Amino acid sequence: MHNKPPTIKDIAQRLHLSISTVSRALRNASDINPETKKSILQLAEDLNYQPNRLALSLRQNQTNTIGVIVPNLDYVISTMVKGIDEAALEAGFTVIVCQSNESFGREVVNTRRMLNSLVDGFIISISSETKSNEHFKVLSERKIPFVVFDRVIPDLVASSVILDNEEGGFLATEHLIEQGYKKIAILAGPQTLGISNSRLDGYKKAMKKHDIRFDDELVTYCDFNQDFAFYATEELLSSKKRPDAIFAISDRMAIGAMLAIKKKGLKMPEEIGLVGFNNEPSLALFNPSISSVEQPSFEIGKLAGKIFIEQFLNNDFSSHKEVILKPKLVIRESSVRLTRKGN
Amino acid sequence: MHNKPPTIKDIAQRLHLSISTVSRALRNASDINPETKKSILQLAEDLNYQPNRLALSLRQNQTNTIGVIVPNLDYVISTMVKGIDEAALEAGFTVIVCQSNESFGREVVNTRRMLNSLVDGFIISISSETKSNEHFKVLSERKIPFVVFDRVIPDLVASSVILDNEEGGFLATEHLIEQGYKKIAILAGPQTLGISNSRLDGYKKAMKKHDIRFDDELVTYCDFNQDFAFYATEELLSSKKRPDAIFAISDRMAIGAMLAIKKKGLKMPEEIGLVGFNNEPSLALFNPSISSVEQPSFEIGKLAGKIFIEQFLNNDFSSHKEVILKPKLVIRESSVRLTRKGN
DNA sequence: AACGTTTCCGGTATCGTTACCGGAAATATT
DNA sequence: AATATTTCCGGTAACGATACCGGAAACGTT
Repeated sequence: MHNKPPTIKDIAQRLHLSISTVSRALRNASDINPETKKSILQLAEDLNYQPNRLALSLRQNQTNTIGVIVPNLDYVISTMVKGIDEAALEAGFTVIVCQSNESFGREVVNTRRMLNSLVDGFIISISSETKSNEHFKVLSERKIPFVVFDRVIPDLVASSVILDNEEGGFLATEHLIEQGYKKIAILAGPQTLGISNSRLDGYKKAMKKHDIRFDDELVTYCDFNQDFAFYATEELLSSKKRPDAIFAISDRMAIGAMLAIKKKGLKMPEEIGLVGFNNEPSLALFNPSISSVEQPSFEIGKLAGKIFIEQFLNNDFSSHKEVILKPKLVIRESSVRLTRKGN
Repeated sequence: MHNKPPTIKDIAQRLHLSISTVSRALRNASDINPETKKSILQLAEDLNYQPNRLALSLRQNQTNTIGVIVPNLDYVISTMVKGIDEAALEAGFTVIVCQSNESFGREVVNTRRMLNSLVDGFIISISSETKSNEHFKVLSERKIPFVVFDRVIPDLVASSVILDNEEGGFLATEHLIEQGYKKIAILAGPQTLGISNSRLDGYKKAMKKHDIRFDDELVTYCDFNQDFAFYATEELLSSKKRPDAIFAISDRMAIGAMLAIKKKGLKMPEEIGLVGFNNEPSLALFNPSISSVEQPSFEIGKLAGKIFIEQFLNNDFSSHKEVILKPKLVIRESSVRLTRKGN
């Protein structure tokens, strides 16, 4: 029947009231007769009235929407997005997600597009391609709030929620050392990416602590990609400095490494150890199951969401919170060579 | 410096023109002096003018945004969403994704929320909980276009893009039969879900074709969930009708089944065969690697997007396209018992 | 020269909502 | 009883854009 959704105007006409009165009734209730209010609310209910969010946003210059920009939607990030989602839902915000597909260009386009009055601000994890931060400086200039998470933007002050990646790298490496592995290689990510370097730093720190000389021939930079990791591992395994353990800074890379190891016919964990990063659920299902560094993804997302909303509601553009959460090492078969002593 | 983004009004004032003229210049260029137009476009460029999409949408009653409602963002669905994304991008549309988390309540809320002038229409895959279609009937009444994909909505006419699920079930089952498995169990999904039943139908069809009596004790309905599948399989394996093959209608369930099989100590594929559904990438990495029915997820999404956009642009609410795409069986170790004869 | 036709531009209403102001009626105060 | 104060409501102007109408100038036509 009714083709168009009811508006405040429809309600006003039906009740022979002005739209101002109806508007008041539907909002804060000040300056209005309880009786009138009741009848308005009743009719609104009957008509299934829903305020037009476009008009609202246009009028109030506020959309109650958060733009989330992520490089992809893999396991970790989609879990983080669920965290953001939850924080947003609790505060009555809507979330719009855009994948940059690890492409700088799409990141810029998406930002600009959303900026067109579609969102109140952003929660961002940059693409691995992103080196410039020009498109984000615009945000600061226009005083548009944003929070970064997971991967931070270099040289840009902003609130951030990230993992202690150095600690993650340290935990993984020290664990391998304690298991008696001597020549531990690291499959690092793209050199441009902060998380990549931090995990490498943790690796170095653990090596240093245990008086193992750092050997940069055991460091391989490659994309966050199973295939790249596969080839990189093949190369490592056939070099004369053949490592007896590999720390891959993502699970995808760990899987690639594992395939190369299997192809080579090496026994895991006896001849070679392996630790990944992120603790994707499927790792437990492999044979051998793969150890990995777990991060509190959901919490990271939820915190990022909360901080964003808090700063937005308080119009707080100056104070910058920096939250760093701790990772946890999940030990499985791929890296356990020693039988535990005692109980 | 400039705190607010420039508007058409700013341009008009700077050039001592009316906003009408500026608006015309920025749109179709009819009724305007080329010179004036040029200067307007120039200034717009300099100011980095971007039209306010809220105002535009409000005025034109059109948002150029598609609301996508999905039960979750697993591998298959997120691939489909990427397909929708691509179709949308090509046509200048934006996509908003909402997960219902397999919950009927959130599905209703999300639909209502987006309906508030946020989207021009919907592309939907229903949650497994959804039985009623009331919240979608509203769409038909209000003549809001929508296309369903993956999982269709029962008793509701609409354009749809789905997989030939019966064919998928048939392919998997016939393959197991041809491999000499005799007692083939099926881990079916929730009985409420169409895709679940279609795949079961395919299973039955294959059984019938090969003159194998259908035994409903070999049918287990359970959630799309690894744990449920694990327990269901344990039960199957310890029953006196112990099957010698399992067809799981999702890969997650297949993995659950595999864990139960390993726990029981059965050899795969010798003692028991296994086929999954969806062909998630990780299946190739298990030991043994798991066979699965692959669906053209990206194409399904892209087609759904294209059909939506086409019907929307043509204001076509009556014609309903129903596209059914064919699955493909990917055979791996988990189900191959016979050595191929010939070549 | 008087008229009709283009060409080009400005004014105004509108989309649905809220913010602000002002005013009539009802009530309270002196 | 006159005045002050609430209480409650309506009118109007925005938010940023487009659509429609109408009108002045410039041009073409007879």
